[in-house]
Amino acid sequence: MPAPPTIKEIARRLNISASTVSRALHDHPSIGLRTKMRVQQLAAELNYEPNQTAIFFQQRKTFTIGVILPELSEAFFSAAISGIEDMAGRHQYSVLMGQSHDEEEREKQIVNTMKKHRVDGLIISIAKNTKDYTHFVSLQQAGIPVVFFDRIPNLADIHYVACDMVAGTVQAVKYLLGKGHRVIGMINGPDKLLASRQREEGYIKAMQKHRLKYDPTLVVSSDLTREGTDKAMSKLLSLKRHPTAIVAFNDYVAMDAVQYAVKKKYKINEDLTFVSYANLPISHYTAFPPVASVEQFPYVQGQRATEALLEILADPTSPWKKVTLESKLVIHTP
Amino acid sequence: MPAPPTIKEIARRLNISASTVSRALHDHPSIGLRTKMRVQQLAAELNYEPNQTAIFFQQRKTFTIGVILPELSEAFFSAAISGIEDMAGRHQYSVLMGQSHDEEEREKQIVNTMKKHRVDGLIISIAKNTKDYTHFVSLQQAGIPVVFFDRIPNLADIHYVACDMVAGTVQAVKYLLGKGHRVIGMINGPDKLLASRQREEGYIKAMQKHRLKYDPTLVVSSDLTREGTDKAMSKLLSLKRHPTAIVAFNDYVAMDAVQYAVKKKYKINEDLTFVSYANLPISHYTAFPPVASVEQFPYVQGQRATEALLEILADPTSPWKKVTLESKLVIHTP
DNA sequence: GTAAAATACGCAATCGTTTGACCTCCAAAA
DNA sequence: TTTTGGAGGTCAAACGATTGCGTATTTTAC
Repeated sequence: MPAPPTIKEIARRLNISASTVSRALHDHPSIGLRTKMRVQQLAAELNYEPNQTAIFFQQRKTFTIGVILPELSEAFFSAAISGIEDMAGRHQYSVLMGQSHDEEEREKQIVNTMKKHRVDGLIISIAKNTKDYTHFVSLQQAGIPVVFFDRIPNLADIHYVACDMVAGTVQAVKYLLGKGHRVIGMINGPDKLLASRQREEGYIKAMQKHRLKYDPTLVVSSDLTREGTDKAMSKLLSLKRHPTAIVAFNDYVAMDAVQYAVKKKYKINEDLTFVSYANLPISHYTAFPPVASVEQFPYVQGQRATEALLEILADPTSPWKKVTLESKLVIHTP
Repeated sequence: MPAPPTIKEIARRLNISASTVSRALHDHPSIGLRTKMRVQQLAAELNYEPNQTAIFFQQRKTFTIGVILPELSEAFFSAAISGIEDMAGRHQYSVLMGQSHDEEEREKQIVNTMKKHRVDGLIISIAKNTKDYTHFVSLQQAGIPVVFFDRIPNLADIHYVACDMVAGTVQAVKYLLGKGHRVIGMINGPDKLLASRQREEGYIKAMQKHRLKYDPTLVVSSDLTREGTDKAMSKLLSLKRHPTAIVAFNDYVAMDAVQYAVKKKYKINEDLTFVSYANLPISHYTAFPPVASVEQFPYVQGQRATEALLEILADPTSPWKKVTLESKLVIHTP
């Protein structure tokens, strides 16, 4: 492990000053052609590579963006990361990763690490348990821009990229109505989630557009565990006007619900039709895949978030970015 | 964005030297208690945070490990990353991410970026298309240790962590033999993959242990596309001694194979039983999940790779780490 | 032939922190 | 009274690259 060659070393060997070497390597106009050549050749010979850590330090810029997500192994987030990394790489930025495991403490710790690393900016999807936002405020004070992503805090002045579930839900319900279903159930997620509220809003909107009255008993909520979903299903199926179609909060819920229905001897796609929200790339391999699902484009969201951040970095005076992608119903041709 | 406070600033305000401040903050014994207190208090007040970029530069160490994987959004790799990030975080290391998309060019480019970033070490799963290993050699020359992971190059002196498929395959075949199957097919992957060769080896081994003769026509290979798998299935099912059980290269192949068999009116789990290798956390939601699958523990592999790398960083003279995890058959209770 | 302008380069400071090598008291030992 | 010596600091260099400014040498213009 011989010490890597530095500009100084090149300067010494060529009997010129370090500044000349630096400028020569940058093709600065004030350096003569001869010298440029000599420098560049020697640099190539020595396999010279600029020490980025020195440059980062000197330029006060790291060309690194931090990404903090709840769980790297979840399909939704890993697709998002992929989008982030691709877009960042395309602009010569690197990506520093952290996962909060949905814990506030860990999230704060990662924010701190990222701050110390002097990342140029951050993309964050906040942890479920995070109630206190002071760590985000501290980032703002430090002048580090943050683009929130998917799970966004309830604050006014922030940049964010998210996916609006309303449109997709409207399409989903309309689709079912078009197929003749008149009693449509919904298994929603926890009420406090924005995502849940949007789903319900979409549901109501679609009903209203079709001049059907909104029956609140048809919208039940699950805590997203298998048991929660089973309970939700039992509630729905025991209604006197019981649904012939169900919109499930996500693919996991849908799969659990399907299994429950099967156990109860319902014929899927005859007695009971399912529509879901896409989390899993392969839900169509399942026994009874939903007939359609609302796609959230995590990869694209990741890209957009990165784009937004890069724009902010390029122009720090840029106004608050509030990017909303529309979810979209994808019909699964069998 | 007021310039963040520095050691110099603290020194100036307290009318002491920067070195004293530095030592005070590090609890150096040669600084008096009074001064230490004053420094630490002011530091807290000003919200002082050491500039890591300066420290990285000065210490020639970044406490960052680079991770290069083919595809961040694949379940196997995203689970691995999760393990890597967890283990790294536990040791105050950060993780710089890159995905090669299985392209040699991109891989080289990322290696270069990582080198410039002066990551302390790397964890790499090489791209499918990579034939030329010079970029890895250059890392070695630069004194940056690399732990290869899962997809390891065919080189002698390297560190690696991988999962041996032999043991799991032996178990899988034995399991099927135990269930009374005597004609067991295998849909393998491309021959050049180590993973394929290990599967075949396991298959043969299990047969030999049961004193059954190895019939090579029962082992066919797929290029892992749907069409490839269909062809493989057709080959297997048209044999005169046709198999009652099939070991599939992975869950995707298994799912395709199952769909093919269903189309051909085979009764899954009666006429034909499947065992697979786990890529997908949720394959048991599918219509006909494999009765068992060989688990590769990507999360654990990620952890192990990180552990290995950290040990190497702590002791650069450490010998070549060659960690092999054993795959293991997991039986799916229906 | 001389002034002005262009060309090609060197000097030195700077970024923030760390660290080995001094320095300066003051008290206790000789 | 002169040493020692420890406690508590200070100084300055170093890490590697960048950059504003100054300057020597050459070229051009008149």
